[in-house]
Amino acid sequence: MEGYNVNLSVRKGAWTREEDNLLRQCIEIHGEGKWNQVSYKAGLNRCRKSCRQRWLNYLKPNIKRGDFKEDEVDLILRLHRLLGNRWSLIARRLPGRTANDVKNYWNTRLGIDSRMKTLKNKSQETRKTNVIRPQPQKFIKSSYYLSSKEPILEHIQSAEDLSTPSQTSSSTKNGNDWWETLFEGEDTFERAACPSIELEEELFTTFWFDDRLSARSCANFPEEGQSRSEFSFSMDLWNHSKEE
DNA sequence: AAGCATCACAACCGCTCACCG
DNA sequence: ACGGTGAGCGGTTGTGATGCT
Repeated sequence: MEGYNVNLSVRKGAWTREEDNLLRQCIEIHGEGKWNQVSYKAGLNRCRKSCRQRWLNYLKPNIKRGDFKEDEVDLILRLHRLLGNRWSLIARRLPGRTANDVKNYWNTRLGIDSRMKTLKNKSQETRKTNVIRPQPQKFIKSSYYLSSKEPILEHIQSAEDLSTPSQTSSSTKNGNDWWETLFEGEDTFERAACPSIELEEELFTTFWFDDRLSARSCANFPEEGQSRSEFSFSMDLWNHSKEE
């Protein structure tokens, strides 16, 4: 990797132990973020992207290394079917795994498997696998879902729940599955064109609503220790499906 | 043992978006 | 409204490790 180093002004290629230590120490002192300053503060001759990536993919505490377990692989497959190549979103549902890990795992193993299956299935003219994308919704200001600070669900489904969607234990609102009532009634909001819904779509509806509805990501699942209100989703992905 | 092919993964790069003045 | 900057994401590449002939 040393030969990789072409640009004399900024170091590239594999990180050394010393560099790792410098970066770790710097972030312990100053915290994450401000990546453009990290390099200078740590005394590293690396670009901000390199620093950020090294920290997020390798040095950050609690990063899980080693082979993916069966349930993790199952979850990746399910989420990929729903989200496509949105590795960061998928990785958020896999504690200790990074987007890069998931992406690499998919590209080196799962991707090949699924391509093989796709080729096999094509000859049998199987049904097209649609990436399920939620549809645009119109919220009115008085909507319960927007005005309430309380989360809609009593809890977020665990990874185990996600791996067995048909058995998910959903909390209810007024005795009904919340997603069934979510789209009912104009006093709440109007539902735009409703596509055929596959079973896994319930995963998409297992969201906490940020009162601002401003996050760019489709679904930012709250992490451990994060409050439910910090979870957010936006209409970006919704709109995206319309453009296609 | 040597050479080649393939795999796994760390790292780079380009692009997009949010934010701010 | 617009341009500059920072941050994040996904695609791609480079390289060491491993397996195979």
